[in-house]
Amino acid sequence: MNAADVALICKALGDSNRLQIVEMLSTGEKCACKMIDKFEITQPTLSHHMKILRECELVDVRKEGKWMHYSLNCETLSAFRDYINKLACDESRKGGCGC
Amino acid sequence: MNAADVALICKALGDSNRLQIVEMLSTGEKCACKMIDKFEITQPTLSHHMKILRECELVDVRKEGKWMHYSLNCETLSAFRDYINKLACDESRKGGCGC
DNA sequence: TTTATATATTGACGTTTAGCTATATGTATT
DNA sequence: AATACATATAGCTAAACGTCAATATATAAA
Repeated sequence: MNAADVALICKALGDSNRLQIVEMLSTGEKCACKMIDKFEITQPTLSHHMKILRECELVDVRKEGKWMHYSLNCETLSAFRDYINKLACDESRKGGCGC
Repeated sequence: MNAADVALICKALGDSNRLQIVEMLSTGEKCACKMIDKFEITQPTLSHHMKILRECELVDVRKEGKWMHYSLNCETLSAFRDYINKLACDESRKGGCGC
């Protein structure tokens, strides 16, 4: 996963509603019809958010009759986590004596 | 760290330039005057990006004379990582028999 | 005290975004 | 075939965003 992919995922997670959607999906696959109840947004807006989450491949869809079931894409989530976890933070490298 | 904080950090990392800045800082503290050379943006734009990264507390500043030294905020980065790492992805919970 | 340098702020701009309403599409039921 | 329901798309609007040029602020050097 390269920086552009990561930026895209971050942009997707940068919206509070979408972050909450991802959290909700983190507890397992959900039908759009159930998800809509939890948010104060209209159906088209939810659909729009799901499209963005699918486009960055953070979310998968499974169609069952007229229902859409969304779930987290484990592979993408895992690659994203790896990338974030590699961002090192070395306190000792800060300059200045501080003494 | 709550969802709003995480969304703010993600929004900050959702811009390619800012993500690259964070990557650069991941190798240690940097002076703004050095950072500007690595990007094709003007000085005011860099300053603007740094302000956003500071506002979500992902980045710290240290002033030394007329130079500003930026570094990652270990505490925030760590809390952010924890949050992302808690996002579970359980492939088995997806519905459908698939068999 | 003047000049040079590093950074921040202001104000303007074109673009992107989240949200809505209205409508279209697809699927199941009657 | 007609109806009902779930979801997607289109088109719009207001707000937010990334960028820049111009200018202000702060510090160091001459």
